[in-house]
Amino acid sequence: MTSDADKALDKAVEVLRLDRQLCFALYSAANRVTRLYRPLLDALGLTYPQYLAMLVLWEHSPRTVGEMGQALDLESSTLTPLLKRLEGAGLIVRSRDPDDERRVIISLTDAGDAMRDQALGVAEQFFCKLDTPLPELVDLRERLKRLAV
Amino acid sequence: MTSDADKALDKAVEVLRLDRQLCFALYSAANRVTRLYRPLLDALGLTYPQYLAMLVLWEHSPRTVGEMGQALDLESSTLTPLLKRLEGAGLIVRSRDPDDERRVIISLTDAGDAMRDQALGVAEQFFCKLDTPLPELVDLRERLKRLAV
DNA sequence: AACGATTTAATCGCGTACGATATAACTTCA
DNA sequence: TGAAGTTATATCGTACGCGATTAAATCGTT
Repeated sequence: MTSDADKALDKAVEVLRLDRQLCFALYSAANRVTRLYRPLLDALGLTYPQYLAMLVLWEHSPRTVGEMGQALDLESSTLTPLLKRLEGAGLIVRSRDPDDERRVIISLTDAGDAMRDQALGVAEQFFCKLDTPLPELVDLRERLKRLAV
Repeated sequence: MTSDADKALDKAVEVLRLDRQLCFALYSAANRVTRLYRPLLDALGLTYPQYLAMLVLWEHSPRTVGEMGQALDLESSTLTPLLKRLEGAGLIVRSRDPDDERRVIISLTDAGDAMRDQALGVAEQFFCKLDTPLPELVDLRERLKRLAV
């Protein structure tokens, strides 16, 4: 016969199995994708989060730090150092908004704008590396967007 | 009329839109989930990656650093400092394998083992926070496992 | 036995993430 | 108008994540 304590332990063992955890599948997939991007982005001298920041700016520049934080769901404590590095790389310029000196405006430089074409190549190479049908990727993307919003 | 350069730009703008990027959906969802776990794990004094390491050990202890790295898909450069912190917290013990002095064996302490029950509560609270039907979560999990393996 | 190759962890440096806090600029409203 | 409240970034400390490198132990082959 099995005690209540044993049954509770069995339940814990089952529920907590790593392969049952959505959180781990997500964490692990995110790490894998970052690793997959790394060699592609090395050619541009960008890290993966820096690439995401550039995506935001290629969509629309200039943007304030706050707007970028909202788009990327990141705090200023993460963005500020990242943007300083992009500025150091000559891809963006940071300047105070004359209309509201609290705001910092991020603008693409010509070099930053020119990198867009190479980025297109990166996106295509990444798609090839994934080797997954596009509909499956689109479906996964939309499910992820809905998660924990 | 539209020039070839304009068409190429239009294509780049479309393809590179942030909301079209699986990579960003994944990155962002992973960050959100970590943030969602944080207040729950604060009660246990664990970070999110530390919680994942404990999940591995609750499944089966002792394990070598290498086995844990394989389970979690992490390098020793990530795991070693993390495990030292868990040891500092009294949840695990690190010891060299007498049969092969290269290996380091990670064992749960009684305190580490006892934390399993609280972890079960965390997993349940997280599920409530997500507020998503279980089948949807299972489906998402399996899709994530298949991605970029 | 012995020496080169391999395996296992650890160390180091860099770049995130983020909570807590600080600081400066704007807004409100008494 | 001026003090209190709010907002927009920046700074700091902690903890990852990983590539590159190192150090030690083991293995394979002769």
